[in-house]
Amino acid sequence: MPKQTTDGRVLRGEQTRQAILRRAADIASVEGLEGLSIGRLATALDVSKSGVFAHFGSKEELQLATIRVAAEVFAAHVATPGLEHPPGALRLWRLCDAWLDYAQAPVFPGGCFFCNASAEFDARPGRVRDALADSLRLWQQLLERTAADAQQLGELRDDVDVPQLTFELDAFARAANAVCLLGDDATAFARARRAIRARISAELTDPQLLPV
Amino acid sequence: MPKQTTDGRVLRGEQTRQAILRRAADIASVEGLEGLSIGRLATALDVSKSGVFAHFGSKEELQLATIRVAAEVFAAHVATPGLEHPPGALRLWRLCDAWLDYAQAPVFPGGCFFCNASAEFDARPGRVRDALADSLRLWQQLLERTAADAQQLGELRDDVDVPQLTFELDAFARAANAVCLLGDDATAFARARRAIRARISAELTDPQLLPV
DNA sequence: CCTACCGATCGGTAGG
DNA sequence: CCTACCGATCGGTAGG
Repeated sequence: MPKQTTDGRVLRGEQTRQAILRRAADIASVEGLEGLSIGRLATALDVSKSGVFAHFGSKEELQLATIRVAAEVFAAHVATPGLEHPPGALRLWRLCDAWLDYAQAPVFPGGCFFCNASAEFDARPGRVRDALADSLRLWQQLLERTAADAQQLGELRDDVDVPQLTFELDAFARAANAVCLLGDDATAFARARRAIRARISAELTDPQLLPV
Repeated sequence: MPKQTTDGRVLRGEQTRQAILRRAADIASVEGLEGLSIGRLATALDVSKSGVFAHFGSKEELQLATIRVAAEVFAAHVATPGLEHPPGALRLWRLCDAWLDYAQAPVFPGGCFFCNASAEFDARPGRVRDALADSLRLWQQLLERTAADAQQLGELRDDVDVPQLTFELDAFARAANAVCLLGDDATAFARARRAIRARISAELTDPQLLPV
């Protein structure tokens, strides 16, 4: 824990670090977490290579720190807005809808950061893969918890298989990101929204619970 | 068009080339098409770097040739077995099921080659991205044509939105590949199979058309 | 945070 | 197909 300085050097260092990582996440969403090189990142930020390197100590630490910042961006754009709604089926829909907004914007220039990095590292054991697997688990748990709450409130049928339902909702969202990016098909997000609404609606105890 | 030689040099050259590319596709499914380096590929095949390089002339040509071979492998494992069944709803199911078998095997050690390469290049303009976009289009057209045939035969309801249906089936398959690889969750393929069966079944004019 | 540097590896070439 | 080599860039280090 560094002592408080009067000239704000610690604070400035932290701001620089955050600026580096936000840019790193943008680059990685397009070029991949491995394609993200320290030299190119330094050039993009107009600082020296060692000026970037000194903040992290190794490329793997840079990759791990980039994942943490991307997770904060994801939380701010998807999880937090979703959780502003009260528990229930509508919150489940809003959460999925926020994910689609995040990917469609796109918040990261290469589309969903985690879709990209996960495909890159899912067959390469190591700390980067482990961190991405943790992120996936958190997202799945958020979706499942949200659906389970809606079920407990009586808004989703008792016989709904919650992990199966959330697997399917997540699948529609992922596919929209992938098809829109590679297929140059902007209708993919509309298809995903329609599919998610229909899938949730089919399990509602009261068909009026989702707004038009 | 090279003249026929008596010592089989042309034939042997072609076999070597195919062996290089099959290995290249395996490596790329794990390390990515950019992470696939000519030097590492040569070491893995126990030949010199220029021995590999001479077959392709540039890394981009190697990447494009690797995509073509991966497409042949995909066709042999998914499209061809699927098309052995007569047109109809059962063929649509068999095609999706063959895709899941291909990803689950896995035929490529890093899971579906195209899921991996597409995520890597979908935000990077160029010939590699174009080739992958063509592959996606072919797969979508195969799925849509198969579903449209089933509809024309009266096995799927007249009011089915075919591109919407096939978007959803494809989404389940992609998600199974991704979740199984990163989440270490073998149930993902079972979930995808259940989702695909249910989605097709919901649109059948005769509920008996899919076997148990 | 900088300059200057390290060995390793990259894609690609020359010449045979 | 090989050896030998090119300039560029990689991750990382030394010293300030």
